Amino acid sequence: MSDSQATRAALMQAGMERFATLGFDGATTEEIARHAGVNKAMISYHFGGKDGLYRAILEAAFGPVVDRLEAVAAVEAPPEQVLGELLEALREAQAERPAFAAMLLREVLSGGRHLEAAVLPRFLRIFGLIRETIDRGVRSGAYRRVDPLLTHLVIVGSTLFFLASEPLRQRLFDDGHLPIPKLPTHEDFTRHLRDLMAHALAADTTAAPGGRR
Amino acid sequence: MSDSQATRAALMQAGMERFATLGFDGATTEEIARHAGVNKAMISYHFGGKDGLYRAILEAAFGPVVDRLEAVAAVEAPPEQVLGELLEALREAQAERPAFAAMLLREVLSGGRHLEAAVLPRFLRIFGLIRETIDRGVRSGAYRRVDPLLTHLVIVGSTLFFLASEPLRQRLFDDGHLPIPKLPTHEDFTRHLRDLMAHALAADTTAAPGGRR
DNA sequence: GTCTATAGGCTGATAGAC
DNA sequence: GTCTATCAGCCTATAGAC
Repeated sequence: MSDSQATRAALMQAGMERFATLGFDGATTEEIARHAGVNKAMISYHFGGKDGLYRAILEAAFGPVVDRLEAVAAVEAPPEQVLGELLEALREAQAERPAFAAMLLREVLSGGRHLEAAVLPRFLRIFGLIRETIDRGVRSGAYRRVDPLLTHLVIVGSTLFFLASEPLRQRLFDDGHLPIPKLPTHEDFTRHLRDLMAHALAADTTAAPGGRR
Repeated sequence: MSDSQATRAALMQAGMERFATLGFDGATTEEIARHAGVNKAMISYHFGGKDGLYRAILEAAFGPVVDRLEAVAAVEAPPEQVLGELLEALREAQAERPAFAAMLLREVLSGGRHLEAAVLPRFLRIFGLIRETIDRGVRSGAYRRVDPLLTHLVIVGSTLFFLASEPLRQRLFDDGHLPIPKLPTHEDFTRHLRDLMAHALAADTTAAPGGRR
């Protein structure tokens, strides 16, 4: 790797961590450069400024994840299995980039202000693919008749929340505020969510109140 | 109401909206004052500065909600009913203050940096009360044996995500990115989540894989 | 209590040397 | 490509008039 690429990579990695923790406005270029071990003028040189760095990070973080999810969803398989693999892909994305979920959540919170119209559709695939998988399961009869939009919001919302709340959970755990012997891992959560959803979505014969559509 | 109290109230309301949308660092005192229709020097006069305003808003927003949740949880009733009423209280909190969920989520994302040690335990009750209700349901046999911590994270995490993602959902809906005739309301979501959880937690006779503790 | 004017600090960006 | 030095703009806070 050339020095130039190493500089770019260091800035993106440091920027991702700072942006996730402090938000776009809270993170400073000086701090990002210091964490990256390079001069802060390099941000303008390589990315055209703080905004450019942020956008480059978003693209690098979300692009590969969307590709992977897209590939998983394209496989012909039962919806339960596809859904499980989609969640697994999200878990892997977080394992590779610990700032993934926090940045995604911050973008959602800000109403997608940093996302250009050209990037938005691609960004939305992360949510859309999960929604479509639920929808497929409902239409095929594998799941009971639930609202796919609301159901996918529960799945993806709780997953992002779990992943992004890890720093706080760690702090609470260290301070003894949590009455548990050890913190749950990402894998624990994903397994638990799959278990809950298997029960929640199981097509049953009893007449349930049902969704609203 | 005196003029002084009116000024304080206007600043807190405007500040809550701006802090929720832009975050603490993204919102400026000038902008908050302008939205409130008062002079920005009033922020220092009434709250001792931007930080003081933020803390006052957090206290005013979360305090009453915690009290209400505490009262709901204190009632002797079946866990399913208590859980439903807790979710209902969260929905009402959001209806009264549209910035509630976003501010709470931003605090979680930042690892609780703005929360002093004295405020933290109270803040945590929002999560703790839901966790304890699940726990009670599991121990009484009303729910099947699931991990209360992981389960409550699904419930409270997806609820906060739904509430806080409404601005983005509205934007997507307006731009035609969502394939639905109308946006789901908070009530739609809460009803849906209760339905999902009723199925997910129902004590059943079949031998399920079960949780991990 | 409220407003105007301004001070002071910090931040992002860049010119220019190497 | 990288670094140093510096600048201009913005933001918070506040002194002082009313």
